[in-house]
Amino acid sequence: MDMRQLRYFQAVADEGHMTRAAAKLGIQQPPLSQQIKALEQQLGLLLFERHPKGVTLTEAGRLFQVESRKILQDMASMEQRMQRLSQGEEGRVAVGFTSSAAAHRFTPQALRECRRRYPDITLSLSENNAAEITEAVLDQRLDCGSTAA
Amino acid sequence: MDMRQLRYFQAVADEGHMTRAAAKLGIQQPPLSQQIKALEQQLGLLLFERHPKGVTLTEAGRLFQVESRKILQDMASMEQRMQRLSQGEEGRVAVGFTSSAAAHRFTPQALRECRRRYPDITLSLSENNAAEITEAVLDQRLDCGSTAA
DNA sequence: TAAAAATACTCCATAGGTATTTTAT
DNA sequence: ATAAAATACCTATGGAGTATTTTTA
Repeated sequence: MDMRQLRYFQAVADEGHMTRAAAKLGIQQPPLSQQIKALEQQLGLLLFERHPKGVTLTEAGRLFQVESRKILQDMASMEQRMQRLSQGEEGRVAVGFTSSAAAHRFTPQALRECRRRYPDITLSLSENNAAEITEAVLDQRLDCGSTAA
Repeated sequence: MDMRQLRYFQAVADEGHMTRAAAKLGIQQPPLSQQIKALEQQLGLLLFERHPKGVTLTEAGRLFQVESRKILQDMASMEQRMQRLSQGEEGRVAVGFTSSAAAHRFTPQALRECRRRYPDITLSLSENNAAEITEAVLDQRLDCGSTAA
């Protein structure tokens, strides 16, 4: 079973019409018919009843529709989430700072600004001396600059 | 994004080793490396860190693992459910019976036996005269024999 | 009889295989 | 130096296209 088969099935179920569904999918009617047939054979049951002016879901088809829609949605939301992660709009940024007075004065509003612009970025803060921060960066326990710059 | 890519990713994540994962999947190491690389490029981020004795998940990879495992499980359970449906171990059977004394004497234990053997079959009962039952069968509102025979 | 779907075939994109090179400790 | 992954290249399976036939109300 394949994501493509689920997308194709969903299109046919939505349209109730192989030819229109094929057009919507940007392919021709014969390969769509073939994929639907292959899917039905793999499942060992019919998903659609064929009528002279289109197709309708069988009882098994209606069950399959419910399940497959959920999987397609989950897949889409995962893709979207990974997209946000790759764009640096979501994720975790570790920030180290020294105990100097300057840091305490300037970081709070910088962090607030960061939170405002990138609400899905988790900030991990740690206070260290300069040597420890350098070491942490080299060990990659501490991000050296955000990817969401 | 494709089910195959999810299966391949999951195998590599489980094994922590491309070559062993490839063997487990029944393919060779190079095409597996290619698929993983293609997946990473599609997502625009790295899922694995490469080490001289294997690979480990990146932070993004761990997130992807959680999501993709769920999708793979949902897909598997859907396949299993459709399998049961095609085997006639699950589904709905409509049974019509006439008001004759014989029917009332014999059907109850037959139905109990059916329930015992096929607990996931839903029985829809309706009492009609013979003509109505015939009509219902012809209209396919009433199943004529169970597929779970 | 007139639509829509199913077949029969052809072509091509790409998944997978083989041989080799590169990488990282 | 060694084990594992990456790259280069080739092969072949099967997804998609075109033309045609079959189905069904």
